[in-house]
Amino acid sequence: MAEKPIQVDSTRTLNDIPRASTVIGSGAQPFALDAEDGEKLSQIAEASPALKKGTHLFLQGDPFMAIYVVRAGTLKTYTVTNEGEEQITGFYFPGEVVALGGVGTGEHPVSAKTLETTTVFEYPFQQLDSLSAKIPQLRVQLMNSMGKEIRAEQQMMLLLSKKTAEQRVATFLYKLSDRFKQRGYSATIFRLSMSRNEIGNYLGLAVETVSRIFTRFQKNGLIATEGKEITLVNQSELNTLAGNPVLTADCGAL
Amino acid sequence: MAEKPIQVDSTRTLNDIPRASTVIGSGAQPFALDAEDGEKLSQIAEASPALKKGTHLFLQGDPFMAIYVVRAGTLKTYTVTNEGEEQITGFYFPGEVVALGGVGTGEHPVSAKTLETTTVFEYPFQQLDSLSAKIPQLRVQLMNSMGKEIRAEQQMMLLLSKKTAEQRVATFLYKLSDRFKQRGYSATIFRLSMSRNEIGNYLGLAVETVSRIFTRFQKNGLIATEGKEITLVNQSELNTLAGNPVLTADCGAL
DNA sequence: CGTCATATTGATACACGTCAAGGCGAGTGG
DNA sequence: CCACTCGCCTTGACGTGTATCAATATGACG
Repeated sequence: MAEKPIQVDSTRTLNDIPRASTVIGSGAQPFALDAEDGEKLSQIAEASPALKKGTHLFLQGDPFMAIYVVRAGTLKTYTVTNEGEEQITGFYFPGEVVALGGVGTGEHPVSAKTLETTTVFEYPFQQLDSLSAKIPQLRVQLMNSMGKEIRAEQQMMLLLSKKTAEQRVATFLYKLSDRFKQRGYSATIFRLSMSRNEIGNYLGLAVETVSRIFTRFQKNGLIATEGKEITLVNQSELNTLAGNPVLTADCGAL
Repeated sequence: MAEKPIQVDSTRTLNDIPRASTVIGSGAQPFALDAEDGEKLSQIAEASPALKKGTHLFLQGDPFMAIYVVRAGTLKTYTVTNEGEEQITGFYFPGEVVALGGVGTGEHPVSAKTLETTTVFEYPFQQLDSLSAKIPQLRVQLMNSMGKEIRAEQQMMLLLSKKTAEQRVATFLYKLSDRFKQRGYSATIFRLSMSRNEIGNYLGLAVETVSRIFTRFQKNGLIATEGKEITLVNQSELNTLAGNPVLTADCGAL
């Protein structure tokens, strides 16, 4: 059981899975514990091999057995309607926890697919749960991750039902920037691992609309793009467009 | 501390709070435990007085101290954009858990307001967490509730970005029906405790659109309305419109 | 260097929002 | 018991943001 390798795409099964040797990741760590508890945690974690672009980590309807933490690369999760339409529910970067929507149900409510070559840590949920009884910190962090997911989705609901196309794209770029910054990467220049199509799908927009807004933002000097590379030229203006509170240096007065 | 009454609307403070004497609720219980553990749980729960319509249970930005379970009545949760626009993120009926989005953050990410006279149980989160270390079942149920919230929101994202106005309303009615049925109430005739305006807000539609669709559904013999009372006349057709899989009696063959 | 997915750009259509005007029902007070 | 008021709901006319359709352009990859 402990030696069960991670299976992907219902075809792939690799055997040579290294154990997680360190506490997960180097950036924003979802599960950061002291040395002793970290050791217990890494005992139950399994590191995946490099999953190449387009690989499914799990499919909607698959039995829910584990949650995952992205180690490197990017994942998207999505649901499909009965008409076969796909709705992307989230993008996941290194250090972020995937599959929390499956907690409390027998099966995964979404599919998870890599957007580029990606590696993850797998945490069998049963073991994670019993371990969380002994390690209060782990329990707290696990619930924090779930709370974070809930808040992110609430923000998406707001975006999808109240914001204009322009505000959606601005918000998207701003939040990406923020997440990269938190991980110690550049907040102003980064690579979009997802296609325009996927951005549109996620934001509830047609591809064409996303494309038009990207060009408009470029003309207005807000951003500069070169394929999937993007540079945020005027961050504060972008932030304003996104409809976020303006974070000036001093705003404590009132 | 244990005697602290629930405060509401930043004006209301009642003293005569009864302790939760039984395991919560009678319908779908989010926290159902055996007698002994149930006793421990009710030790930390506090029952609110009857909160009249329009009362805030907590406001966005309030310190996150506790989660709540609806005992009777209805609540809505909502966020506000910087432009002051309100987005309803959920409706909560008896037995359902409110405020889970606050877990892992210092403050409530949404406001919670009663839609009618409502009573709730309050569970101080700190105590709930430490209790969940001793009672594995409670820990599981707490996380299940969070997982459920995540899934509900993912479904809302799909609705908001992919479904037509008609599909949204049909989905809304269908899901309400389902929730009432689960609680042992009629699945075909019930009272909408929220206004048309609130329905529209929740579904990302203008009030007028909701109203028009309600009348259209009536003309087509799908529903019958009489103010806030609603009867689902043709459930299966409504279900089809909602874009849900058709649940015929026998669908096990293939 | 061809092939195919992805991206851009333009022209057109439509679902739904917005604006405006009653209508209906529930309280409230005379 | 009626008249008044005030929210909420309904219905109609109209405008618009964004989807859709269509035609290249661009880039990735073998």
